[in-house]
Order: sequence, then structure tokens, then C-alpha cells
Amino acid sequence: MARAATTTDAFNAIAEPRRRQLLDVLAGGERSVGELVSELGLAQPQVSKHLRVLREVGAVDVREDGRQRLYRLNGRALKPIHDWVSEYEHTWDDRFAAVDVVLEELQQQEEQDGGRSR
Amino acid sequence: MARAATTTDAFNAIAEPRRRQLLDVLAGGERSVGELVSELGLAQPQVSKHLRVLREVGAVDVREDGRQRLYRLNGRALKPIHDWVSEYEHTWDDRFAAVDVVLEELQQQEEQDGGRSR
DNA sequence: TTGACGTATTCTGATATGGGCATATGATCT
DNA sequence: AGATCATATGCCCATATCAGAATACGTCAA
Repeated sequence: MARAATTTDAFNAIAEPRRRQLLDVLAGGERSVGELVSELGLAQPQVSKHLRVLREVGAVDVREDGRQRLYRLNGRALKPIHDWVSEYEHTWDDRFAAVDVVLEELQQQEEQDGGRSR
Repeated sequence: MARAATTTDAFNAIAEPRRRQLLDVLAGGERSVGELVSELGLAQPQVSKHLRVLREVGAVDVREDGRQRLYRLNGRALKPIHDWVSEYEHTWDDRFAAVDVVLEELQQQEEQDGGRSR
């Protein structure tokens, strides 16, 4: 087997830097493909292809307007990523350091307690 | 060109579900490769290989102990991901909805203002 | 209708991926 | 030293990736 399809989930979709850039631009509001092309300095077909991936994982929505397609961010698709990575926030954020210390102490007490009481 | 090497950055590293699983287990504390193998139900070589990727992006640290290697989570490597995705939190979190409304109103006023005053 | 424009799709090619299997390496025990 | 355990590496394969170029498609204007 090879790598999972990028179209599989948001985690794969945002692994590509250009796609993150696209989302970053779209965070500023709706854009046509042409605008994205010039803002990113990428070739039009690549932009369309990256947009397709983002569309398939639900990170963007499209709207037709004459011969243009207007893309709009749909951040909800990124929530699973945020949820997952937030679990690790305490590992680097000092604000949680103190809490962690307390938790560790509790854990150690628990172990010392063994099966004694309870 | 193909996709950027998975070993390049944390975004790529966590695009692989097994690697996320590895991190999730390691979040529970230090583990030997063998323990990870049985907890994930993966073949030992694949586990070692995934661990290598995680090591290269700095998401885990290793410690030698006799013939075992004890792996430990290093969440700091995930911070860039958290930072990036947090920018999008307001797009799905209701708590920010009200703020967004205000910002949009301000923006519209700005536009109506045109180049008038200022 | 014809042609220009805006965007999507297709094809190709170089490269990377992840799994499976065999094997190398290194530490421990007898 | 030899055997065994724990882990890492190497090789192969099927498949997926991304970029680039060509082209197809749909819409609008003349």
C-alpha cells in the first residue's frame, strides 16, 4: 500500500503547504480561482487541483458566478485537527505546567496507596 | 515533483493515522518499541519506521535502556500545527460568532466610509 | 457563431510512500 | 563464544503524490 489519499481527510489535505496557503488566503474572504492564482503565484491548474482536494475534505465551498468559481473557506473541516492537537497543548504550554505537576503528584499518591483503601 | 517528504515537518508527520496513534499512546507515558507494537497491533518494522519519522520531526525523543529503546512524547513539535489551526477556530466555534458579527459590521462601515474621512 | 475568457480535467513523468519480508546491529544471558 | 532478545535498516512492490503541459468545458461578448 502507499500513502493514504490526500483526499481522505483534513489531516492529509493540510499536509501540503500550498493548500495551507490557499486556506490562509481564503480566510480573508471569498476569492475566485484567478485571484488565488495571482495571490499565490502558482499555475492555474495546480490551484484548481489543490482546491479540489480542499473541496473534497470539505475545507472550502464553491459558488458559481458566471464563468468564475468563487471559493470560500469552511473552517469546520479543520476542527478535528484542532481537537486532536489541542490534547497536546499542555505539553508545551507553561500555563499548564503547574497543573501537570499536581496531576503527577496525585498519580504518585495513587500508586503509593496501592490497593490499600477503597 | 512529488509531495514534500513526510520527514519534512510535523504537518506531514501527523498526516499518517498510525503516527497519530503512536503519539496518542505515548501521551500516556514512555513506552518501549515492543509495547508500542502490541498496543497498536502493527508489525515491529513499521512501528520502528513510523517512530523514525516522528523522531525526525522532533515529536518524540528516545532513550536507550539495555536492549530496549524507550520513546517519549515531545509535544512541542506539534505547536506549529496548533498555532496554525487555531487561527481558524473562530470559523466553527460559536463563542466567536458574536465577535465575527461585530468585525463584519466594522468592515462594512469602513467600506461605506470609502476614502471620505481620514 | 465564433472567439475569448475562466476554470477543470487529463495525461505524463519523476519521486515518495507505506507495508511485508529478510536481515543487520547491538545488548544480554548461558 | 554462541544463542537469544529488542530494535533498526534495507529492499521490493503497488500505489499515490505533485508539477507541467495540453486540452476540454462552460460562459459570455461581438
